[in-house]
Formats: sequence, C-alpha cells, structure tokens
Amino acid sequence: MSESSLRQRRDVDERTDARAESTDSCPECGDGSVILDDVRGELVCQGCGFVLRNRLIDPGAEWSAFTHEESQEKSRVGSPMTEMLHDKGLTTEIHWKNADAQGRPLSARKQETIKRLRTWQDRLRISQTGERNLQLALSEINRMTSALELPQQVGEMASVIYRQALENNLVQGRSIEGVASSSLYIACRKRGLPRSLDEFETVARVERSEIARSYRSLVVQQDLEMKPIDPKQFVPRFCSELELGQRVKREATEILERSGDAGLHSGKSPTGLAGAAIYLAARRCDEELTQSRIADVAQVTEVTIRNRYQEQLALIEQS
DNA sequence: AAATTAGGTTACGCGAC
DNA sequence: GTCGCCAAACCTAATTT
Repeated sequence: MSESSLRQRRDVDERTDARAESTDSCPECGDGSVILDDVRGELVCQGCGFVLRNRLIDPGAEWSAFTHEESQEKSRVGSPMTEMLHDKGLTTEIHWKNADAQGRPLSARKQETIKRLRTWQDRLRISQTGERNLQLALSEINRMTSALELPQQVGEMASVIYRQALENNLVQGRSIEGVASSSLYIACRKRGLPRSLDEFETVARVERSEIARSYRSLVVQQDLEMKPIDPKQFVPRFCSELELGQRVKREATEILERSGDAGLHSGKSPTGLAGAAIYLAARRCDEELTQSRIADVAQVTEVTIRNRYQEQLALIEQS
C-alpha cells in the first residue's frame, strides 16, 4: 500500500460526521458493516451492497496538511468563482511580468513565447460576441462598487443582473455604462443598502437620467419587483457620517415609522425624509445638528429638510 | 441658524399622433 | 416610439426673522 492511500484512510477517520454514519447498522441486512466509499461518495453496506446515501459532498480539503507550508504546497485550489469577471475568474491568467514562478527573469526566447501566448489568451477570452460588452460592463460595476464603498456581494449581485439583461437583449440601444450602473443601483436596493441616484451620478460615467431610464426598462422587462425605497434604510449611514449617537438613530427610525404610517411618504424623496427625521430626532435628543449639515449629507437642500421636518413635527406633536 | 418666498428645473404619467 | 403637456416635488437665490 502506498503512502497516499494511508493518508486517505486517515482522512476518512477525521471526518467525524461521516464516521458517525458509518457506525450505524445497515437498515437492509441489519449488521453494522456500513462503510464510506470516498471515491464514489457513497455510504454502502459491505454485507449486502445497499447504498444508504449517495452523492455525498466532502466539505473538507481533499488533502491533509499539518503545517502552513504543507498547505501552501498541496493546495490546488485557485481563486473563488466570482460573477464580477466575465469568465467568472475561471480562465487562466498570464502575468504581465516577464518572470517565472520563482521571480527569475525569462530568457529573450521565452519572452517571445509568452508574448505569443498572451495574445492568444486574450483572443480566446474575449472572442465570443457579447464578451467584450460584458467585460466592459463588469469592470464598470467593479469600479463603482469600490467607489461607493459597497460590499463585494452587492457587486456580485449587480453582475448577475447585468448578465440577465444581456441575455434578454436589453442592452441593445442603450449604453453599457448606463445598464451597468442601473444593475448596481438595483442590487443596492435589493440588498437594503440604497444609494441615491445623486450618489450614483457622482461615480457613474453616464448622466443620472440615463441611469434612471435603463433602471425603468430593466425593472419592467425583467419583472424585478422593486419596492419603493424605505427612508429608514438611509438612517444608519447618515447618522454615522454625522457621528450621531444610537439614541438619535433609534428615534429617527421611529419617526419615519410613524410618518410612513400617516401616509406622509408618498412622492417625497426618501433621502429628504430620512434627513428631516434625523434632524428632528437630534433636536429631541439635544444633539448638535444644523440643517445645513444634514442637508449636505442627505444631498437635498435645507428647504426640503425644513418642509419634511415641519410635517413630521406636526405629526409628533399632535400625539 | 432657521424660515419664508418667488421663480425656475426636472421627472413622470398620459394621451395623441 | 416620441412629441407635447401637466402637476408635483425640488432646487436656487434673495430676503427676513
């Protein structure tokens, strides 16, 4: 028996849940000789051949390592799959640097070879129709995700939305950047981390109206049911930008809760509503906050803050 | 700083073509 | 599809409290 099969045997023993199953007795013939066939991924009875479970997925690494170096050496695992690269990060990367894996420079002859390989690699990767389109869109999504300081997950989601739009020929006739922007905009809202169109405009390469237009068509054509933005979702972000306490945050959320129930929200800009609620909450909590500062953060004018503030104040006071 | 006011801009829905 | 129009929300800017 070779060394590697010895190691495999030990791996099986280390999989505690698998071992627990393997000590169970077979429901068919009644004796206790159920074993794990880790090549086929099945639990089988040695006596009668009955398969208890198949298609088991081994959640562990397929090798064992006891030191960090060993783990580095044995790992054949690459980067995780990501939606944010047009090939989901699965094709080969050829580094731009003319050096081998140890960092030594390549000979002139080798450099020529690598250069040719790079050319072919690029052609292979981008050749199919639509791929160029996708690549541009995804790098755009990637860029804006970082610029807006959004978690990677949101970018991944936006990429999925964009792929679907592309499949359904919705990108035709409008700009790639526009559809990419609105994909991210939709992903933000779906994840409950809304960014206003104004914020998008500052990082996008297209106008606000264009983002809005492709947003509309995406929502309508793809049957993405979008609920209107809940102003409450802006509260945590605005409060932390203004370094306001937890009390203000809670109070503001409650105010929005109530003004929403009273039907004060329809048609009004959610950032304005959130801003006014925070302003009102800060006053009630005796925290320092001018209209001009909150207007700045919420990206509406002081006038809007005032108007919403008055409405909310009237509602709070009558109770 | 906050409020008030006036006048201009914009996005949106709707119907006509 | 797009043109034209409307009403509401918001904006800017000037002025007052």
